[in-house]
Amino acid sequence: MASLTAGNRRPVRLADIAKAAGVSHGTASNVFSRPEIVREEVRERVKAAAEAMGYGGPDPKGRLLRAGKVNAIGVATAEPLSYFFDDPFARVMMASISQACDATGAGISLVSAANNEQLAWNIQSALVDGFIVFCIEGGSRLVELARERKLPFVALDLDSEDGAVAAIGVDNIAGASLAARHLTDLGHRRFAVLALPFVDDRTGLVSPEQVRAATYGGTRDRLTGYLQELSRVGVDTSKVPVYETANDAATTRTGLETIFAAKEPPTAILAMSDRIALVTLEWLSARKLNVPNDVSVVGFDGVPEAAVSEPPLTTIAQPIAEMGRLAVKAILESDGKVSRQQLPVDLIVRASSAPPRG
Amino acid sequence: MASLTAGNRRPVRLADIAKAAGVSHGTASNVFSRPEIVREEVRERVKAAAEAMGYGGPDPKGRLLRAGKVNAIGVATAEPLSYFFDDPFARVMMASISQACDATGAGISLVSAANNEQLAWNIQSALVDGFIVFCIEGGSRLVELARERKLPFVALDLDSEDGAVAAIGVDNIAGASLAARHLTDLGHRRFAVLALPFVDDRTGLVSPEQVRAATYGGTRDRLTGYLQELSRVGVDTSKVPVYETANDAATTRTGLETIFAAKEPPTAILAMSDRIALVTLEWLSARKLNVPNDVSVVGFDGVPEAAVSEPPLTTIAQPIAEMGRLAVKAILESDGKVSRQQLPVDLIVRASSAPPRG
DNA sequence: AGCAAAATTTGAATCGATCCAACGAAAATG
DNA sequence: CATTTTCGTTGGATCGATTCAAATTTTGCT
Repeated sequence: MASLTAGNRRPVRLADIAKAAGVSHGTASNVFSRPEIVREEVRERVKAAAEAMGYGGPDPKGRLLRAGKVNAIGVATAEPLSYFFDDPFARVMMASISQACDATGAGISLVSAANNEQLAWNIQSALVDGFIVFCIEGGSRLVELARERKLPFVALDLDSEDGAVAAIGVDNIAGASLAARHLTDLGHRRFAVLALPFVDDRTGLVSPEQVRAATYGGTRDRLTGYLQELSRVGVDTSKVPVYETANDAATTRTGLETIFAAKEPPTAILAMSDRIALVTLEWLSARKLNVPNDVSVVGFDGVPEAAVSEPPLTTIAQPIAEMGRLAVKAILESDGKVSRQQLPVDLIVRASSAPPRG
Repeated sequence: MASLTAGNRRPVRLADIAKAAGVSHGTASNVFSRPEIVREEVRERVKAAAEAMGYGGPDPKGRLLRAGKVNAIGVATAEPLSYFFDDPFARVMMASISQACDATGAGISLVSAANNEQLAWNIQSALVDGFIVFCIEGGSRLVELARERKLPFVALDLDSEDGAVAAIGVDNIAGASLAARHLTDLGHRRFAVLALPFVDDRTGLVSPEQVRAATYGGTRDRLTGYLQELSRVGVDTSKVPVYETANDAATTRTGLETIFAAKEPPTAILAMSDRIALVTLEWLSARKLNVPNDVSVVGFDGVPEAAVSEPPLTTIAQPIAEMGRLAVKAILESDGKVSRQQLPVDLIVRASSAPPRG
């Protein structure tokens, strides 16, 4: 009881217990992986030896090399690891990825890193059968890294033009258009856009040229969808402020300050993510601006929090569960060919949007 | 451009490109792991060969065996994988574990499984340097499984008497006592307890004998803390209903139905988790019972949601971030000795508790 | 040129298992 | 009793890399 065998190291291998039990390593291996084919008497002897020597079962490290398959999929992002548990969209997506993995018995490895170098190393050394890549900031670099591993991988939400990478995303143009249409139908004509990043590490009002040079096609597409619809009803889109946030609370608030500093503040805000929209609701409420009477807000994503916010958020719902399922399927049943799928989105009307005053 | 090499399989190994480049595999290995020690001309030649043959870099599977360390920690639970992203407590804990891992560059593998057999296999074959075990339902079995791997591991929130397992938890008795004390100080004398599971797969009112036979010591300790304080002020604890939930919405609601069916319903509810407490707030509000005027509610855990509920929840905050950090540290710096740490908790008074009516 | 020191490269050994063809012994069959 | 089957066991080959002592080539110096 006082001194257990598990002192500090565990140099006890299968071969050791085979020797101790007086059998070949082949037989010892069988005792663990196919017990039914070894004679009971031998089996018990080997197991006893294993027990006595403090053997923890065949080391997966060894088994892995032979087996080839890890039976785990890697989920990668260029954000810190805690992004998976903090960000509402990521959480819902992860929950649906989890379900798909549970169903097939696959495990999940979280791969990420703050700095570039570490990220590269982590991706290169991840023990996985494939990657699902979250394309937020730094998405392109991440995709490049993942691609270099030559493992199956899909990018989530990537609207790159690069046809050589498999991707699962939504129809951003149609979705954004739907959001804008909802507001124009209500009668709004004064808008502001709170955008996701167009490129890395920049925030602030963006110009059309900057939009054209966007790294993130998804962001650009959403903007295209918004502006398409706005110009359809005659809004001068060159006057619509487009503020690029980092999809976090701080930059969103700065954006709102900027937008509402104008002489003619908008009556409707198009937010490219629910996260941005929810921060906006808070900010407006703190400013004593009533939503939806003073300002209407429409989000994008359809995270659960949007249903219980104050007021509940009108938003464009992505089929997150479906996307997760498809992504896992794409990895596990990878046939080597890249496929790009675009899923439809839904407008969910809640209480954060109404006709403008007057 | 049309036909890339990466057809379907990747039988291209380091040895292949070594041969192609006309160097030994030792040198080829160096090109990737210690490029600075190989002559530039050779380095370029090998890299070119790798590129030409579609080599994705040294396979971690091979490297792993030699290196010994995986550089990842496994987080295990007997719940489905999505538990990590759904449960508020788990999420906060995971966020703090993530941060600790990020800081040290370690990865995270999520290990879980719905059924028993699959769980055992997943734990046995997890490629990790150690486990952090979430002890909710099925905790004891899980701990047993993890222990068999003979890897460093810590149990979170486990109050087993088994001194041979490392555990990080809070002082449940003191915390519960604090919660009850807060309510008795306010003048409450009629209580009900909504408990976490005492054993697996059972819900309903529990008797003292059932409490004594609890599998989950943590649940029992919290109850002990509650009752200690209640009897101190003269409450007949044998009359206090203790309803065992499964820590989910459905069983909590059933518990509430049961509790409020009594002729003298409680004026204060002691909930053993914030999740239970939050569901309780909703249920009471749907029943038109005002919190805190008609009923006071005190939770346990201190998840972020508790701060923004309606009304904000009075609760016992666990130092979740600290626990996560300690758990990761225990795994990564494991010295083979098991340590059991008990952290202090804090009472956070918010708007869900007030003196009883009259 | 000659020789020691420094810089590179080599190839065998190792990490910890699984797989499988071949083999020996026991059981079934003629 | 000889011959086939069946069953269990053996040990070498393999998975894909890294490591390191020894061998080889280069460089530096007189």
